[in-house]
Amino acid sequence: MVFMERVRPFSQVLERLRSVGLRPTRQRMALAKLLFDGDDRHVTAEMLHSEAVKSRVRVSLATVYNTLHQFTDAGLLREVVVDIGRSYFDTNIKDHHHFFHEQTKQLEDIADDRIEIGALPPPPAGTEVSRVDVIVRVRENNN
Amino acid sequence: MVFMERVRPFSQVLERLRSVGLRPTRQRMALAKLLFDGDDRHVTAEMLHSEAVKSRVRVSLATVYNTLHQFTDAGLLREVVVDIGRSYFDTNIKDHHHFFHEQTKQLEDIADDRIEIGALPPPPAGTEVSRVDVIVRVRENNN
DNA sequence: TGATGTTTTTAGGGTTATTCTAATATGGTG
DNA sequence: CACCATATTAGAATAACCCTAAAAACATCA
Repeated sequence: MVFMERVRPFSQVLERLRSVGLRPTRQRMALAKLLFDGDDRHVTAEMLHSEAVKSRVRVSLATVYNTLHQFTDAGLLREVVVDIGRSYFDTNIKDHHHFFHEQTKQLEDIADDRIEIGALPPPPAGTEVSRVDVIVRVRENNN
Repeated sequence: MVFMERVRPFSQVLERLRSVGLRPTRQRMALAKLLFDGDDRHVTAEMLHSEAVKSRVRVSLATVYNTLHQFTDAGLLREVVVDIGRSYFDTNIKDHHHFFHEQTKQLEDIADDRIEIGALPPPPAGTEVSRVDVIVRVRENNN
């Protein structure tokens, strides 16, 4: 069962790319597999690149950046900004929020239904809400 | 009345620095006046630096960075991360949240009482909550 | 299948915000 | 006023990211 969850057949990644109109190139296929096979994850461009290199996928850092942005624009990823000088990309695109561990700089999902936001004030004139992010910043406690 | 709000006597800025154990140097006094005289504001290091230069305060960018971080550590400022590659410092240190305008990159306060967060899930084992940030991202709407 | 045009990838250089370093200046104290 | 700890500074270093222009891969069509 776990096996079925984890190992997605080639054709699923292919289909996913096709469905958003991205040509299934060798690099995009490989990066998509790293991202979407297995559990949800939060990656930076550098992390994904070094992971690709480790698993013998030949891809440049520039392409990793391009691909992450293309996937984000296509709605396959969500960009999360919680820390200066580093962008995280989240494979979980359902509505949800995050714990951010200030020391380890780890992001962790909070299921959407665990946080309720009461009535929001109306957005400033001329604008509409594009997204609401809740970041719960946590730090090591001294027990 | 407005006058009383806006123009704080020298000694108040001085006292504020003293109270957090920061030596009241010329640069820190000048930056504190720019930051805390008048209404609450959201500044980046570059913004504050060019403002200082304009008002003939001789201070280096490195010192602006140092000072902003010292003020933040002392609890006089709050750092807000909403956009990659740029840190905002907020002179409003009361609990509150933000609108972030994605096109103009402007931050705007939301009074704390305008947003209610229901029960938070417990933080991950070994950690405690240091802060909860709610960012309402808005964009121009096409009316 | 080969010609042709479009899209993708890439190396390498450029940019931007920020931090570091090591030398100089300043402020507080006896 | 002399001394010493603290601050400030210019300039270089860094880190993440983006751009450019050329080469490679891919798709289409005759």
